[in-house]
Amino acid sequence: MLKISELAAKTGLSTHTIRFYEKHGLINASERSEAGYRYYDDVDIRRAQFVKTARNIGFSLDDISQLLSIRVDKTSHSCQEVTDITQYKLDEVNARLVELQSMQNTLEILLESCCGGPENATHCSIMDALEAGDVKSTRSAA
Amino acid sequence: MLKISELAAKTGLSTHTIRFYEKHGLINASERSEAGYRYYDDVDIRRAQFVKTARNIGFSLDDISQLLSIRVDKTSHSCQEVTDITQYKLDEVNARLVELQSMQNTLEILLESCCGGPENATHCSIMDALEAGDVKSTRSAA
DNA sequence: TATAAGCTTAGAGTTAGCTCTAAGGTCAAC
DNA sequence: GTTGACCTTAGAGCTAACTCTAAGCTTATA
Repeated sequence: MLKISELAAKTGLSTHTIRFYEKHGLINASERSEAGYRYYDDVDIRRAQFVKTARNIGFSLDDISQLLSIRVDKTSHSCQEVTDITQYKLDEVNARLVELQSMQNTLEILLESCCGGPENATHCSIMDALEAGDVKSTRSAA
Repeated sequence: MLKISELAAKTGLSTHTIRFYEKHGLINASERSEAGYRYYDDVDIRRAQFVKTARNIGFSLDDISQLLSIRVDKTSHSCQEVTDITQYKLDEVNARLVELQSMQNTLEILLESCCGGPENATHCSIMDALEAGDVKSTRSAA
């Protein structure tokens, strides 16, 4: 049985984050001491590590909630439910990649167009492009 | 001279956002009617469009503040200042791209590993991988 | 002249995921 | 027995960029 700081050390989460995840139903201490100290058993620890792993991949806390509810009763859930969550996440990531690549492209073009030197910015071609608005729109959402 | 809703129509910003930008010093109505209505002249309009363009590219409001302070007095600022801001943004974008590409890669591998069928999730290889933690860590920040 | 559309302000709410604080109780070591 | 590290809670604060609300003027149209 680990105390919260030990679980923190083991998972790389902070104690604050562990309590925060508990508040949101992601992890849980299956025991408490008389004084109220949280104690985590092996099942708790594996669950916390699962959350950390999923978080590292980029799943949101909501995604992870869904994955966890599958995890606690795998026989009642299908592989398809799991792939649906994963595919949805991949779609999100791909959409954001498209946006960022467009931003990257625009910024690179701007940088190539400007001397970047100590001359004053009166004829700066980056400023000119921003003035003229002749740059691709890359953002659909932040 | 445009009223706020007309500026909104012209720039694609909402009236809420225009007031919000004003509160943050990005744009400004150079005149007010007796009743307090905002009126925007050509200079105001061009500034608002500059902000919108920069925002579309992905610059933050803080970045845009800096660009605007260069814009109002170009002779006191160098091209290098402009390229510095742009390069910094590009570095940010590139860093995020690396993260997202790693996420994309991990998610694709997970999806390939799983049948995605109606079978129950007892032997789901995505769940197994998340359990085992044998996936790359892709996140340094959200 | 009445109604509706549009404008004003200050300020609260939203999203996601933490991060920190205050005030106090617990525990192990010296 | 006292220091100091660690634990508890509720709740506030943070970031970024909006987004919305309420309460009340103003203006244009019919």
